[in-house]
Amino acid sequence: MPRQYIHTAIDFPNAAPHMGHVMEKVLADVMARWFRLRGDEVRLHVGADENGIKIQQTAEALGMTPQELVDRNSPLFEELFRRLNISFDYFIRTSDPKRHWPTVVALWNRLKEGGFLEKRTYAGLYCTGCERFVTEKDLVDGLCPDHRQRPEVVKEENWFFLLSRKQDAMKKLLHPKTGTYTMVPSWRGNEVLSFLEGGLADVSFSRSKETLYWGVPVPNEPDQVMYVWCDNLTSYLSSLGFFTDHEMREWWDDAEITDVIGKDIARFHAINWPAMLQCAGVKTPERLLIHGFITSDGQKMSKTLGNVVVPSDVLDLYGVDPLRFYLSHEIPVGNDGDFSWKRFGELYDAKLRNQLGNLLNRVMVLLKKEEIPLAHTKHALRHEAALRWEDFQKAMNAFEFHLAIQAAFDLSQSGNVYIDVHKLWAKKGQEKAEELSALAELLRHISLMLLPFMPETAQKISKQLNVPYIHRMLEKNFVITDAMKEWGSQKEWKRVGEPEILFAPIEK
RNA sequence: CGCGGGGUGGAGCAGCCCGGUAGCUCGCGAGGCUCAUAACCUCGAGGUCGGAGGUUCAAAUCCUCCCCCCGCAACCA
Repeated sequence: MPRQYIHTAIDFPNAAPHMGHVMEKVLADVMARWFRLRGDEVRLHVGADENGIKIQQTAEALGMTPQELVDRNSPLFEELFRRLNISFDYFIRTSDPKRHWPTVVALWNRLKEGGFLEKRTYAGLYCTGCERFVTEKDLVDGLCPDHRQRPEVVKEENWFFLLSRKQDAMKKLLHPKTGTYTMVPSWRGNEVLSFLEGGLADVSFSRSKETLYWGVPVPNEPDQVMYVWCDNLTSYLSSLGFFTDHEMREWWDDAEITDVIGKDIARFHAINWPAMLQCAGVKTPERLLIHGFITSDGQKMSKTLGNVVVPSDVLDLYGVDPLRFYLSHEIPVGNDGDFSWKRFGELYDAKLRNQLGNLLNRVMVLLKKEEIPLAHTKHALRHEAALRWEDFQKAMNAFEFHLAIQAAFDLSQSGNVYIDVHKLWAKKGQEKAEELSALAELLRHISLMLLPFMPETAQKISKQLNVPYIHRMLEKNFVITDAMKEWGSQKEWKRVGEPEILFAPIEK
């Protein structure tokens, strides 16, 4: 049985979670659920990136300690992900000195022993007002915008990771044809590849404690703290307890590894991370799934524009599955996407209510009115179902999730057309029983396809239909077997349950 | 300057890799149905597929150049 280790980027908890965080987790979860449903063994990890200067500063501005800040914010992420039914197995926090730090320290030592770390002088612009290093980009007319003073050039001793040595190895690893680390979608990978052509520079791996105190201490160097990319990326190992006595090594060494991350950090995950792993003698991941960014009504979400969409507002109004549906259906993997309340409402009505919900309801009511028992036959619709299963699986395995969910909705469209064309409400006796049973069977297939995307909805549909495996559907070891995909395979399925409105109209 | 993405009927998007009746959702018009969450179904109006060249029997789809929008541009998560 294939083993899959999927992890998302870990989130930066200096503020509350936003829609971009949600999209990434839903994407990873759809993937994880699909792998489980096809029979793979899966672990999904998420987490919070709690160290760094920004956390330090945000905390200071709020008059609290960094620990207090992350203890307040990280649970917001974890709670939101639970509410979204993200089926994660572990939530790693990088301020956790027991779980995270030992792995990071061990990795550091390996890199150092391998000769991949080197102490150098780092020269940077330092603003005494901010008490931190600033970049050219932060400056306005060469001055710090906050303190209106010219930053001074300050030099300090830092550790550097000799990434430049790994240029050829990374080219080989990421080669679209012969490399073992695949970037999905491939056009996102092109950006990384062209960057790689430009040559790699060594990267700063530590800062002086005066600059950065909130982070993992460098072993045996009390005045140095690890810099973000050393500590952050390693969370993917520490969440498995790597290099400790409780490591779950099989989930790395004997697993297919997928990183689910955003386009902004693709480079670090495609290059820095595997380079670090190779230097430390650890296997590199198999797949990098790169998603785009999400806008709000076509514009970048920003507080000044006042167009920030708070995920919990959407959940409060529409519930979990409509949001999962929107993100999966509207935004092809890799593309930038847009969140629009208008579009959301339209889609909710057109697809979820009118197409899917209404189909279920009309079939259920027709069956229930006369208490018609199910009579499974080889029906004309079974070809349609078989074709859509092919589309569905092909799309799912290629991570073209928006096409897969479309296959499920194509089936419900076919169901609605069939009822109309054949005027099923006017049929009588055995014929009516057989025709309506076919529609129920169609809905059973639809519900299975929806399982990775809208688990609760899939279960609700199946519950109304009263399919035999209903109680196992949401369990992690539930597998969609070939038999389940076969038309009329559920011989012991004789009666449907009670009709219920699947998606109610929403008052706006 | 460079790199990546985008420019398709009123709106939002898919199709482009593997050329061959331009598709989807919403909106609009007409008709049908009445089992259903005023839901469903059918038909229709509406596009010189950013511009100009080129390849081809044939280009939204391949090649070249140009214009416009967005992001990145190296340590910033």
